[in-house]
Amino acid sequence: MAQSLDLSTEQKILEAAKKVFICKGLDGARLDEIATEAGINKALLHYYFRSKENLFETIFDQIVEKIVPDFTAIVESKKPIEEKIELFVHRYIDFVSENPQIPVFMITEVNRNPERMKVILSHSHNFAKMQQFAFQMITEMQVGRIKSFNPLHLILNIISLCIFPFIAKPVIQTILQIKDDDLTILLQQRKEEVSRFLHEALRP
Amino acid sequence: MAQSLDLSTEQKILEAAKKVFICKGLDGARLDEIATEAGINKALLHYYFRSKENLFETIFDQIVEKIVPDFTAIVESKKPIEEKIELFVHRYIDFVSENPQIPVFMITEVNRNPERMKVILSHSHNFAKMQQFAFQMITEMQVGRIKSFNPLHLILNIISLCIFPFIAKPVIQTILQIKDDDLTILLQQRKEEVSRFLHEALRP
DNA sequence: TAGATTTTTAACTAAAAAGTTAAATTTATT
DNA sequence: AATAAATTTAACTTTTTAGTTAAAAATCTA
Repeated sequence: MAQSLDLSTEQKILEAAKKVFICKGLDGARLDEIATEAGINKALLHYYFRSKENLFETIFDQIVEKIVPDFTAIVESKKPIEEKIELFVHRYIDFVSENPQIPVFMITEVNRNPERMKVILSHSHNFAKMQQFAFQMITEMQVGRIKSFNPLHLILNIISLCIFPFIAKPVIQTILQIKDDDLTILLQQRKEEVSRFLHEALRP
Repeated sequence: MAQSLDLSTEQKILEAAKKVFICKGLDGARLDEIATEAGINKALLHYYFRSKENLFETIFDQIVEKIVPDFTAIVESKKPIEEKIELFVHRYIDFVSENPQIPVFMITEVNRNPERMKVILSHSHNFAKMQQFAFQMITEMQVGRIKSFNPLHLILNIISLCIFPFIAKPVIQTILQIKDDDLTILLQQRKEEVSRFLHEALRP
């Protein structure tokens, strides 16, 4: 009967926990709030997951899965590096648009407890892809198709341009004094803006 | 006798509180830890600041002062925009190098309670400077001295490139599998890398 | 329907932390 | 020395929260 554990309840708990943990962080989250959010009670929460830490780690690992993007499709295509970068920028900004709280969550929790990052090491598959990505950069730099840069810094630049404005959203919103919808539009524009910016920087 | 309040004790408390709050966040910080860190006890802490929230706000406002950079010297010089950008990049990366935990702290706390950002609005002086900065950008774009970009996005890009890699430090460290000192060197290199990158992107 | 599983109810405990206080002690001031 | 201010000590209360439990009720399953 182990298999027929009602997954929909476990799923409800996980969804609720994800929502609350992402919003309040590990320290700020309350088990009662998670239970209420899931439409159940604390006793049942204890019945499924033994502890807060246990529940958190389950959530955290799930989120890591999502934030390390799947490079495969992009890297394995035969496109020139500039097109791949543009594709990556579009995909990644789409991802953070749809999951705007995830980057802040990751940064906060990893900073508070860097040990958690060890999970990410199991994703060696993606790091291999990233290296392929870097190799192609170097090759095209040598051939003169794009400007020469340290590929490590180039990758940092690309990711910085994609993610940071979403992380700093409340700060930007206050400084620019604009409303939520307008900021969303501004951030959406970044798919084109960042693509063009990178294109200009890389032109030989 | 109100004036002769021993400021050095108040200062010790503020220093300790800054350290603990930056490291643990508002939720994670413990008053006992702050007291111990300051070399005093909780009762004295209560004698100087009435509550945790009170102490936190004092610290938070102090930190906001630091993170909004003083544009005056840079903006008011008669240099071309590219030199000003380079100057800004160097100064800002130096700042985050010396205060590596501040960006994460700000982002975490502002995200958890966006109301806090209202303090920043008192810094209208710097926003005026930023607008001057943007105007000069536009002027030089029109004259064709630098490539045309939406100045809002250009400013976002500059700040993203400066700050993000410092924010994502533990993630980068894990992924690249390098030790602390080497990462510090890598991040220091960014003063030159980011400057050059922006220079290439802006060349007409 | 009988038995197993899931879920609720309604407590409870234990621990941690913030906030408070009064009295004693030390230190500075005059 | 006398007074005022700063600081410590050592307790205390209150609040919050995680974790636990037992028994009843509801639901599912064979």
